[in-house]
Parts: sequence; C-alpha cells; structure tokens
Amino acid sequence: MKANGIPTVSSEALAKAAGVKPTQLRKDLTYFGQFGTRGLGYNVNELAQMISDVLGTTSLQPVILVGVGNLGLALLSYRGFEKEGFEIVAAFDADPSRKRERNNTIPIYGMDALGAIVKEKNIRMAILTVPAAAAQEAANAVVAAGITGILNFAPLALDAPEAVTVNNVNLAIELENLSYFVQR
Amino acid sequence: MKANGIPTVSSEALAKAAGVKPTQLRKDLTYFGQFGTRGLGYNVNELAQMISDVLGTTSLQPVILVGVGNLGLALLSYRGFEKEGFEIVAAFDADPSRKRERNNTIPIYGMDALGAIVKEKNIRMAILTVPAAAAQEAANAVVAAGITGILNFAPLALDAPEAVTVNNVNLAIELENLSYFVQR
DNA sequence: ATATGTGAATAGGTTCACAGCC
DNA sequence: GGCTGTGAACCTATTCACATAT
Repeated sequence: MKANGIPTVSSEALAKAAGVKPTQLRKDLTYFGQFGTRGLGYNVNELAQMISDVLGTTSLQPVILVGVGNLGLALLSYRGFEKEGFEIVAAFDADPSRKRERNNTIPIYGMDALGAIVKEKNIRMAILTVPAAAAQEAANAVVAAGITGILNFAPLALDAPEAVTVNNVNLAIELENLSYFVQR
Repeated sequence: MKANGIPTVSSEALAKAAGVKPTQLRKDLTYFGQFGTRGLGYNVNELAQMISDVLGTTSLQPVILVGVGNLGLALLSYRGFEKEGFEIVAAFDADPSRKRERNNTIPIYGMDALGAIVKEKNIRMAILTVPAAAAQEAANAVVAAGITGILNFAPLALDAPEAVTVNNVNLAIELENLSYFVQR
C-alpha cells in the first residue's frame, strides 16, 4: 500500500489481508498506542513506520546463518528477507570449504570465527539450519558468541538461557498438522 | 525411544523433550483417549502407533510440491520428511523445463498435469513454494485438482474453501518476531 | 456517516490439586 | 510410591457492543 501510494487503510481491509478479524487487529494495534483516525482509518506511512519501530526493523538488521547444507544454502540465496529489513551477512559451517552445488555471494566461515564476527558486526540474530544431532552444540556456540535470538529449523527443542529467544520452524510438524486435517 | 528399544516413558520425560509442561502433555493426549499406565507411564510403541493413527501417517503420505524455485528445490532434496511418513512424489512448475542448479530425482511437471496426477495417486496435500504474486492462482489450481491441505510458504493470506486446510510458514514473520525480542 | 478505541462479556487454553490406579 | 487422568481454578485471548471522534 505504501509502495502504491495509498494514503489510508481501514482495520477491515488490513484484517482481511492478514486473515484476522477487524476487532482483533484494532485491539492488537492499541497495545502499542493509538495510530488511527476515527471515521477515516490508519495512515499507511505512519502505521508502517510505527510497525518498523516496534519490530526493530527500521534499519537493516544483520543476521547470521549457521549450517550451510541443503536448506541453509536455499535460504542464503532467498531474496525475500531484504525487503523486510533483514540481511544475512555471514554463514558458518563445521566444514566451510565443503563443495556446494550452488554459488552464493555470502561468505562461509568455520565455527571458530563466530565470536569475532558477531561481536564486530554487533549481530543479535541467528538462523540455525544444522542437522538435529548438531543443533544443541551449534545453539550453545551462537549463544556464547552473543546471539540473543535464534530461528531454529532443527526438529528438536533447544536448551537456551532465559534471555535468549528461540523460535522454531519445523516442517515435519507442519505436514503432520495438515495430515491430521486432510483425513476424511 | 522406539528405535532405542526404550519400553516406557513418563509424561515428564516427554514434556521435557517437547518443551511443554507434563500436565499439558497428559491433558492433550487424553483428548484422543487413555494411553498411559498409572504408576508406570506410556508404552513407547503403543503411543507411537496411536500418534501415527491420529495424524494419519501410519502409511506413507504422498505430497506434491508446487513452485520449483530456490526454496522448492531445497525442499525437494530435503530428506527429512520420509522419516515422518511423507514423500514428495511429484513437483509442478509454470516452467517445468527451466534450467535448475541442482539435479533431483523427483519429476517436475507443468501445471496442466496437476489434476491427473493428484487424482491418479489420490494425493491430499500440497506444499506451495511459489512467488507471492502467483500464490493465489496456484492455490486455486491445487484446490481444483482435489487437494485439501496446503502448506503455504508465500507471504500472504490465501483464499480457500472452508473444507481446505491452509497452514502458513512465513520466514520473514519469524525473523520479525525474533527481531522484536532481541531489542534491548 | 464512518471507522477507531475499549470496557465488558465470552471463549479458549493452561495449570493446579488430587483422586484413581498400577 | 509413583505416575496418569481429570474436574476445578485460573489465566489469556478473542469478540461484542457501543462510546467517541472526525
């Protein structure tokens, strides 16, 4: 909407786009303040700015990726993050020079380089795409390096300090969930 | 545990592995029946069988993938689904013969082949890894072909009939969520 | 007239506390 | 003694209904 120069938007239109109910959307927004104009709706630019501020994506967020296998490599070449304010600035792997079936422009380092680069570039977030057996060790390593947010693709529950946020993406569970619902 | 021949397991051990509280796990299991033995715990084999039955993964579930780009190709070569009872049996793309940077053993068809293959192999689930702009059209196509479960990776809310289950995986949103929590 | 903001009502999910059973 | 199963209590989230503002 911002790109298309649309000036204002109603909670109804936003809710439809997001797949939720208008009241839900309004209630949620007001947890962060009052941004709308009664009788008119929300100013698109203001709202976008406010959301970026709240999420912390106003400036480009640097992110690292750990585990350059199948999935990791795919995410490295995925160009959908920049638009949302994220940039994968470095990748790490136990075997950084292993031959890979695709080129990419993001440098791949050994695990021993984690601490220095995270500190130098003041990085807070890591994407974990390592095999399940290596995931806890990798998580410990990124936490030790100073990472406080982990997006974990390994299919297990990671142990991490309270101060570290772990979000899990588990593709097998998503399929199992679907499988349950497609049964007649 | 089944692979390791462990005969029984307590709700406490299971809960720890799953990252939830023991009461939660017990309450959830009882929605499907009573499977435990008081004073002893759950029989690992029985429980695994019950879960497979409930999820509908007792026999290998065929799945199709639509959109063989970056992410789609990575998922095609991801060998983590078989273990959980899923098999990607066919892939579809608007340009099936487009040159791709990796070989894979799963056949790639044009979108016009959807209906016949879904019907022939009695497929219920589809993974959607197409660009956002093409997602709704692709969703319509798979629904028309008879699919009733969609795992959608495109960053938008799909319109689909009531009888079709849509699960969304949105990597940008996962990162935004993390971003919010890593702010000091 | 139109659309937000919000207290109150409702619904849904989690945890407690302990009875029941091995 | 140990661990499940579960009603009741509690907590959180969603929806309603409407006052409020443009």
